[in-house]
Amino acid sequence: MASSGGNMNTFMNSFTSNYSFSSFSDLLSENDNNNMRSNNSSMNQEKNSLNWGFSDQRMNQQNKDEVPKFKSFPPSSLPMISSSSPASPSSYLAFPPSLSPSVLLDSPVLFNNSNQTLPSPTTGSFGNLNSKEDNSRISDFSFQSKAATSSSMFQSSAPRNSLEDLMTRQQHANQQNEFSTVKTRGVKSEVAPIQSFSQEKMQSNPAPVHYTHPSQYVREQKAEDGYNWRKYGQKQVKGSENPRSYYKCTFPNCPTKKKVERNLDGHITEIVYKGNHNHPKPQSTRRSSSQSIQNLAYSNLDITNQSNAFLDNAQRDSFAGTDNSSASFGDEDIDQGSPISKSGEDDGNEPEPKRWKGDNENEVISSASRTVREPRIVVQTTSDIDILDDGYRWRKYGQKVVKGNPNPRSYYKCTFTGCPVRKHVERASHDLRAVITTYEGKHNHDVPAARGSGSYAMNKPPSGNSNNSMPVVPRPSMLANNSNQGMNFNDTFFNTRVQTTQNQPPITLQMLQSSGNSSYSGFDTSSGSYMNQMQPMNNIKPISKEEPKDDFFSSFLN
DNA sequence: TTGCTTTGACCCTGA
DNA sequence: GTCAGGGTCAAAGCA
Repeated sequence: MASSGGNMNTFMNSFTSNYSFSSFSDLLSENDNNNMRSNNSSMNQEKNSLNWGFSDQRMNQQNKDEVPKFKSFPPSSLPMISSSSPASPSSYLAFPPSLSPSVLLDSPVLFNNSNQTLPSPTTGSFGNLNSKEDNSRISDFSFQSKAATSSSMFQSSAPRNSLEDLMTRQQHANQQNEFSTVKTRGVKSEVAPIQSFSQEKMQSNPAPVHYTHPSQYVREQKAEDGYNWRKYGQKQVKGSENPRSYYKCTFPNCPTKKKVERNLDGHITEIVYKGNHNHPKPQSTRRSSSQSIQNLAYSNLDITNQSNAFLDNAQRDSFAGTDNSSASFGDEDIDQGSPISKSGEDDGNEPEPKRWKGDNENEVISSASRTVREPRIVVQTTSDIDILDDGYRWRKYGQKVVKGNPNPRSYYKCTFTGCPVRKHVERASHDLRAVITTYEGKHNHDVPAARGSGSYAMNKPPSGNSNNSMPVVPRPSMLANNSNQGMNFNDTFFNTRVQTTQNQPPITLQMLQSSGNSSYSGFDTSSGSYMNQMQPMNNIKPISKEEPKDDFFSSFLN
């Protein structure tokens, strides 16, 4: 570990000496910036598998001959450019031409195992492996081997700067020249909100890309997640000056929809996903689809298409940081507070995420801040009723900071009538990336069916398992994460879940993914195996043990 | 011709 | 029952 740490320091020193990063939002903004420019140059990127899906301004300068002509990306309303924000100390983020945040976000390297291709957080899209050549190269994707050496250093029990991790890993990978087989898409990151508010960096960009027409921005953005969306409506929502656009997935019979709210400048202020894609990413003529990669990944994991849909949800869930947590990237690596309060009250401009009426189980809300001073991303689940994580509907009924953990503990109860089950969720005090979910009681009912959606049901464990058995839906990460040596990008954002008092443990992606990185979980799971984390309850130190026995529950439950 | 966006009208739901 | 607001439809237009 020591030597690994040394390696990391070496990497970081080397890295940061050349590139400065100060916040993840900067990273993302650069991603956005890059992607915006890269959209138009995607064809070039298609030809150049090493382009990583961006054209950095530095690259532009260095390779002016290859600089895409941006005339088709007319100016003015490009969100990120219009900032009048004061330059923040973190404004100057530069990426080497070989380092793209989109890669950081999308590359399977960022997931537990480099040869696993897990979908990206918000929409289920997979990383940017281009299928044809890359399919064959997946096995050549050798970062894992190096990562295996270095991964231990990422597993420090102490919370580390996730960006630093990413940078380090990326740098490591670059040094190893092992990402060359991974090609990012020439489109925007699928984490849509990420792209919408990184203004500071854009402002400092000497070669800004402008959109003159919002619709062009929309057009570019529609492919951000790899799925094809058809806009079917736009509405001016009362009480908000921001128009809301409605999109459907164009895949036949795919129920997935999303609504995107933008401010007048075209910034995305909110994205709400509804439903699951019941199909792989479509093949695209513009870029080779990740579908084959996706299929390959699923195939390797022996995962059915059914779990594909699950994964869609699960990975959203993961990215959202289940259990009413939020993944927020601003000056803080992790948003510890209430997602609503954090996302909605930060500067008064940030809209409070809303729930897509009537279908909260499948929605993912991405609230992109318009804030200039501290751009942040919040991708979160619903707050009041959260059924994303384990299939049950939960209603938040309280929150409390308990002794020994400065992080608030979010209390939920199952909304099923007469069901006594409760759970509380909190981030581990010693590792903010770990989320501890403690269950109390047993469900006396089946997993509730989704409202108006059949897709959700298949994401749920069979009803018969609601009480005493683990869900049996094959969870990709469960199968995939068989190593504690892989890259654990997920652990940067995703929760670790430790069930403690109930026999019906929710097996979450986070949990599974983090199972390979026990130190992130904050629990003494010496092995990274899934089963070790799913060991019988009595083998796990009950979290509730830490909880002072007070009348807190009773104060809520009457 | 195809696929997409635009946009006004209609429908649904909840207060 | 009425109304307001959000969500959806579908015709028209555009590229």
